[in-house]
Amino acid sequence: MSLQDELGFIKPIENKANEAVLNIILSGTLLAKEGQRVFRPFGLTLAQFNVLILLKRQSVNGRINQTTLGKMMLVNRSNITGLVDRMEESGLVRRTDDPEDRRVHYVEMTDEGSRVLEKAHKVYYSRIEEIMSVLPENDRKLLSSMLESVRMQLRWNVKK
Amino acid sequence: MSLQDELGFIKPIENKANEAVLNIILSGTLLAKEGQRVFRPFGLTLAQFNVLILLKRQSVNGRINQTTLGKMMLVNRSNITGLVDRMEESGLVRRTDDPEDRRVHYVEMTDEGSRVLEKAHKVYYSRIEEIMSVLPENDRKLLSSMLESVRMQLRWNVKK
DNA sequence: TATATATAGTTAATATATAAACAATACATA
DNA sequence: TATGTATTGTTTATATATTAACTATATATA
Repeated sequence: MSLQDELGFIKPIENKANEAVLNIILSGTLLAKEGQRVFRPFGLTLAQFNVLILLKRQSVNGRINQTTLGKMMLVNRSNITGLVDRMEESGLVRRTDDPEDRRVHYVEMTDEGSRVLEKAHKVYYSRIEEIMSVLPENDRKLLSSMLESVRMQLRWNVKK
Repeated sequence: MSLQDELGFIKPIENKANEAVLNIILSGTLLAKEGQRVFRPFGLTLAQFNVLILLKRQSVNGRINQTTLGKMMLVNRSNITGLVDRMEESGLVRRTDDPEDRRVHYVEMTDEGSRVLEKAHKVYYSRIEEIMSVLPENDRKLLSSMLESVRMQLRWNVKK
């Protein structure tokens, strides 16, 4: 099924480079939407799941400060304020202070957050496994390396 | 540069399927952000550009109704209301009625919309060309077909 | 014809994202 | 030490997205 059919376009997509870009953006969007769908029954959004999994897998001493969280999630740090606010309200994480640097607020998982993550994690990973199983190991590597070179090109001449 | 380095992770990504999914979502996100960056000087957002380019390239008689626009952009139709409101306010599009079906509102480009699109279009497409030039024609096709099969798998067992 | 069902668009509540401006704090260097 | 600069988190204004509920209209069928 072509991109054209998937989107209900009545004419072909004019430009090959554009078609490739649409293909990538569309695939990312659909995978993100699938994440939202899977996490919903657990009372989590995709962004909230990402915070929890980062706290579990990428933290030092179980905590990450807000700016670092933003960098890991590729979002502006101003976004983290509200995200952590909401997660604090639903009891998934807590904020703690850094005694060495009074500007810094660390984010830590609560026991409740840990329990929810455990359940959501299992369901999500098996779903992902199911989806990606359509590509053999070799293709997955190839796909990843192609996407990586696109991202490098993206970074190459944009001095952010 | 690995995904791990790009995101500033301090440990490897645990699961191969998850790594592939992250790779796709991340690439889509970065390309979308690059779109936002490119369109900004023209007073357009990515979503607004998409409306304009759809009106130019995928319309019948230069108009598309709001529900169809939503389907083409893979967003809920409720989202289109505000998007078109804002674009109407900035003079890029107008709403017209369907005399045959009083529920339907068509969206049409204004001359101003057409002028802005023309300019933004050129800059964006040359930027995209530049980015995707990193992949030879053959790889682009391969990438697209792999992403397509992932999306088919996604659709396969989710009865929306 | 009358009634049930479907469709188009809107609204409201909520979540996520951005950029810009700000306060508090830390750091670097003259 | 004093001053300038950088960093952390927050706030505000704005844009985009979702779902659910609603109105208006169209269509299908009993």
